[in-house]
Amino acid sequence: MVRPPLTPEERLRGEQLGHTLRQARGERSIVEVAAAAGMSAETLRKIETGRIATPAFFTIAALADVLDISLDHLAVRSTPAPT
Amino acid sequence: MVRPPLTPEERLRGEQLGHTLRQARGERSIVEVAAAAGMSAETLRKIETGRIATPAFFTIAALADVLDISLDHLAVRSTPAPT
DNA sequence: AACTATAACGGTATTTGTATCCGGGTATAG
DNA sequence: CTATACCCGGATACAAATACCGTTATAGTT
Repeated sequence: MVRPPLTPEERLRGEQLGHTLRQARGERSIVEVAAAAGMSAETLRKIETGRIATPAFFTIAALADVLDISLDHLAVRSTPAPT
Repeated sequence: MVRPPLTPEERLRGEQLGHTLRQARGERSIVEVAAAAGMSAETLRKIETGRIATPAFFTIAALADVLDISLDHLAVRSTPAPT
């Protein structure tokens, strides 16, 4: 095994994360928030829709900063089910 | 340009993150902590040494949980310099 | 002194995934 | 009919995460 593909659980976790981020964005546009976080609008949209299931730590950190939410809060809100 | 290579600043940021994680690990072994966080020891070592500069969000979240440190704290400690 | 075990480092190779750009599609508002 | 905002899918350079190899250093044992 070199690098195992993402499990369905990991996909779900990514969707949860995206959903929380989308809620935090509120009325602001994707373009505006993405620019403020220093990333492309395409990337933010894919994160919000869960198509990027395991985004980089600093990418999420920049978003959390712009959206004024806690990273720990994000992590908890994204945990799908206890093992 | 499709995906720009990591900048020297991003590399430095990764080294800072790794350094903080290493300090938080303390006396515990890499193998023990990696197992507890659900990742391979190789990956944890590369994160700690900065060779993986932009690790995944959930990877760091799992480590922070095992090491009992805050993600927000980690993010702040890894921010190199204000633009 | 020789041997054994644990811990960490460095490099290579591999598969999978991120982050980006591009073009097109839909819907709503002015 | 122009503008804004969102979503989808393809294409692509670059990186994460894993495994395997050897190397070094320290500590404990025989």
